[in-house]
Amino acid sequence: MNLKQLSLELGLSQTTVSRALNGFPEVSEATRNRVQLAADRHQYSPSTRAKGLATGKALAIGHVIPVSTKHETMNPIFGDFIAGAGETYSRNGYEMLLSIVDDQSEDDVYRALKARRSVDGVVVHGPRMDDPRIALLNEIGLPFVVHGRASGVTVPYSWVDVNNRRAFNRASDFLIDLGHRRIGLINGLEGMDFAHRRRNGYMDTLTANGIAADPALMRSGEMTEEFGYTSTRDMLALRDRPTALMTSSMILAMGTRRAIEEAGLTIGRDVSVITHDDELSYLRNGGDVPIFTATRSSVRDAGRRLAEMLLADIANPFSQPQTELLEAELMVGQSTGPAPHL
Amino acid sequence: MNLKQLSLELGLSQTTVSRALNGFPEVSEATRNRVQLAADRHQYSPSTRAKGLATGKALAIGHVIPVSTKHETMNPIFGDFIAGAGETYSRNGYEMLLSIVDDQSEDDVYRALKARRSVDGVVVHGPRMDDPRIALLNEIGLPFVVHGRASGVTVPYSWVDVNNRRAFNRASDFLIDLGHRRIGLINGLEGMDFAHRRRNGYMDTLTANGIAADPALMRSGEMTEEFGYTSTRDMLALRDRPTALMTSSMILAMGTRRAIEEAGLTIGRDVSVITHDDELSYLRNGGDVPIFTATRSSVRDAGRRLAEMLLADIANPFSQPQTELLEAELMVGQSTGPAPHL
DNA sequence: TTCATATACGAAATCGTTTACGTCACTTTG
DNA sequence: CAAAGTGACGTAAACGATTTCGTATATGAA
Repeated sequence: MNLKQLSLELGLSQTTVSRALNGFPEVSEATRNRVQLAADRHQYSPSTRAKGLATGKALAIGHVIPVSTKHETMNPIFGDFIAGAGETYSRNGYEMLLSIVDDQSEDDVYRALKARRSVDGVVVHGPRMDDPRIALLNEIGLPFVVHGRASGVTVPYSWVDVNNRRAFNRASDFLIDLGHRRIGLINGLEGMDFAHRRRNGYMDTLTANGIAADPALMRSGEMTEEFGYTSTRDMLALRDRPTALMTSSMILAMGTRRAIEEAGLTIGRDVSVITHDDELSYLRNGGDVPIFTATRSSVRDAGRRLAEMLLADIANPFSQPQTELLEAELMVGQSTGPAPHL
Repeated sequence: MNLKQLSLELGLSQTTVSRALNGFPEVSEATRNRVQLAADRHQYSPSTRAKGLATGKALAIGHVIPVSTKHETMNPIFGDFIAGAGETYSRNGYEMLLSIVDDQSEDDVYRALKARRSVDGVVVHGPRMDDPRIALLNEIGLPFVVHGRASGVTVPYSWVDVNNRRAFNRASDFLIDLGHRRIGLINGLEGMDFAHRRRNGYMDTLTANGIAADPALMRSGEMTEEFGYTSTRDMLALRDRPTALMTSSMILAMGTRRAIEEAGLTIGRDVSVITHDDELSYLRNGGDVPIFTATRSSVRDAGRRLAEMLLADIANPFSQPQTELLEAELMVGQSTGPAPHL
């Protein structure tokens, strides 16, 4: 059923039917009801393509997900993030377009999205330091919001981020208060902005407490269970092994736990662990007392907030860039305890 | 840059330019080159919306992701699955449309996708037994392929599935050969088709070996780490505790490992574990010797295959439903060993 | 009565493509 | 040499909405 057929059946013009359905004032309540009823009965909804063509808007938001060509690793937070964003989109009549792309050809994808006019805006995932995509998107004039920030980029842009530095500040502080001096960091890939900020938070706090950062206790890589495992295993094999570890994700923490237990040590007693927890739905750090002590911030909420921000940006093209910094809460769980005397 | 402007600049009609770019024969090679060059120079690509309107195709595939309203759980395999599918789509000039939807209103989403003509076909995720969506999609005439199958549905339809029954047959057999008689099953939600098939595979093999299935050793629920943990913990607390466990996902297996270790037992010695492994990129069951003995099948491959199948279906509307059954390989790892003498 | 003003509706242009028909100048063929 | 192709390109009508102007009728004021 399309507009023409519907208007023919109602004995009205397409104009009137369109106006009735879109809530324009110049149509009587009587006919509006009549039209609405007929539309419902025939399950009419306007063709997205035609509507988009006529209005010049795509009514869609693009998400460009980079997948590292080397490891083909898909960021596990992604599912929950778009679950949050998706809610907001459908509530506002927008669709979500997904592009999975290896990080080589990412530029082309943004250009293509713009050229084909298939989206009204995009979400930038996994920003790196000095990320070139921000300049690119500004240049081609495609509205966007970044999930995270890009240190080194000086032009203003919209973003939603967790206060990573503060989170890792507090986590380090917490461990130091418990008496730990040898604290390891298992972090995301060097070059990812969040990893950089977390490291800064960690190192600053160490320095502020008179602890020299030891390169042997700092690892960064793809955030897989295996990387958590090998990193922890190697650190525990050191002569002067860490008594505490901080990891950048629950998945890493799983690997950390495996290595700790394999070494015959007990988590929370021999080795304390604090992880960042994105509150992934299938990895709840659950129960009354969380398993892991964690800096917690819901990535699904972030998705929701970011989507709202982007839609607002699009609705009002002359707005200033918006930003939102989400604070992570420190949840004390079973994985931390006073530093052991080695 | 649009077609009109481009043709104006070239001194040609829109028709000729369009034909040149779409590879029609009735245009000379000389002009075709000239057009192509100009198009590249201006980074022209046709508007998806206009193209879709003119051709009657959407050039997009919809993925409707159900999120259970109760637990808001996002299936973790989803990211890797669409990574596989996405490759195929972009290689064929298709876009991927995502709808996150609570399982209440899923019907409406399919109807809306059809009514608004925003996609040429859809992928059905997470089929349940007697899944009503298959009948619905047939009724409204939207091409689709199911990721998995729906027992109880008698009409033919296209699907790509892992041979779940066979996989769990073999896994059970393997454990029984090792001398295990008390074998637990920690499975996905009752009602999910894959869970049903896996349970059948498990039970049949037990029965065939003269082992009575014990309800106390069979659990099903959302496949979270926590569910794996609590299920294992409870089973290990039984007087007659299992010596082996089978889990339906790596995430569940993580929880299982936690419970086993918390109980002071050793995995692979006191309790054997076999899990199904979807080869998620961030959860590689890695190394030379896999950590977990596992029935392995790449969900990313499944995504690729399914996307190809769907595109083929769409290209040839009168084709018979296609099906593909992927076999899982049994990888022997460190988590299994001979049954202990209790 | 007459003119201005709402009120409720319609005709037709528009968005950017594709594509069914023409058209026109050259071969080719019988 | 006329008829029939063929090669290369153009005109204009779709596709399914929105939206800019109109227009006819009813209402109120002068």
